[in-house]
Amino acid sequence: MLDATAIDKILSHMTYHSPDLDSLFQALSDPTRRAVLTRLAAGSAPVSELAEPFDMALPSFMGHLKKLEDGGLIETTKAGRIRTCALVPKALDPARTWIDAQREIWEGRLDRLDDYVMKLMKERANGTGPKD
Amino acid sequence: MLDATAIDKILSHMTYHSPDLDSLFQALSDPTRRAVLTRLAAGSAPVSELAEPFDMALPSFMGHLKKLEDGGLIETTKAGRIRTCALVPKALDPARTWIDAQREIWEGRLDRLDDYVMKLMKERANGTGPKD
DNA sequence: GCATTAATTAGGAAGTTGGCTAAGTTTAGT
DNA sequence: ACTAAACTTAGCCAACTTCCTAATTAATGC
Repeated sequence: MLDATAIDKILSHMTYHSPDLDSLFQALSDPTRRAVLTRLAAGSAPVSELAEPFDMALPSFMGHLKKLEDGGLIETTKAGRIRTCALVPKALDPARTWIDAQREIWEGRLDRLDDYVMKLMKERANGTGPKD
Repeated sequence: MLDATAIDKILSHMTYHSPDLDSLFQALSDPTRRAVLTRLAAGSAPVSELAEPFDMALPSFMGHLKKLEDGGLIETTKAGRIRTCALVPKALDPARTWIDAQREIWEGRLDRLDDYVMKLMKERANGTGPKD
């Protein structure tokens, strides 16, 4: 299990060509943007209301909104002169899926390492294995 | 629930000052780095073995390893002239925790929205509520 | 000890990010 | 019609990213 072929498959299918994950994780890598997401959980809001808590010029803030939109995390619509921003509820799913998959692989590996250590310890207790 | 105070608390505790999450998500935002993580699930490996599948000069690749290390995702040790890289199994936990927390908040909000819509529909069916 | 291997250091080009100010544009209010 | 509000565009800057090549250092193998 987890031989070179399996790894290649995983690499090419899961991680290599995933512009989605790129822009998604990228969008999440900034505290201002994470704060905006949390704020939006309380409900959709116009740009200037979202921007208000941040000590930042509006164009700079708009840049963050753009990255959130690029990452698929929010959607915006303009009505009159007001642009309203809303969460895209399922947007975090790919990130979560990737992380969960990694954890499974990692833990699988570590379980086997645990088994190995246990076996070593037993052998040592019995004096049947190598001393080191 | 989820009034301004609650939101502030969430902002300041969960998202605002989290250099960990910054560098963690940052590290995850690149396909080469995600591929390295997946490869490392099959076992620790020296730098040049890790670098081999990638069409990239070694110093460039080392830059990716550095970002992974900065994000706390891998640890490296040098024995002789060989630097061995290994996963840090719990490194993804903060990312997953943050995502799960967001999902709970988001879904909480959406459940309440669902309730609201259901109520509206009932009222409309009964003719007891506003027409729009 | 000398060549080879494995990694590192130094320095640089090209593009992106994250901030700014100043000057539009479009809509809403009176 | 005129003002104010809510973005939007344009342009600039410093810092960081992501790649490179070339030169250097530090083991190892013969």
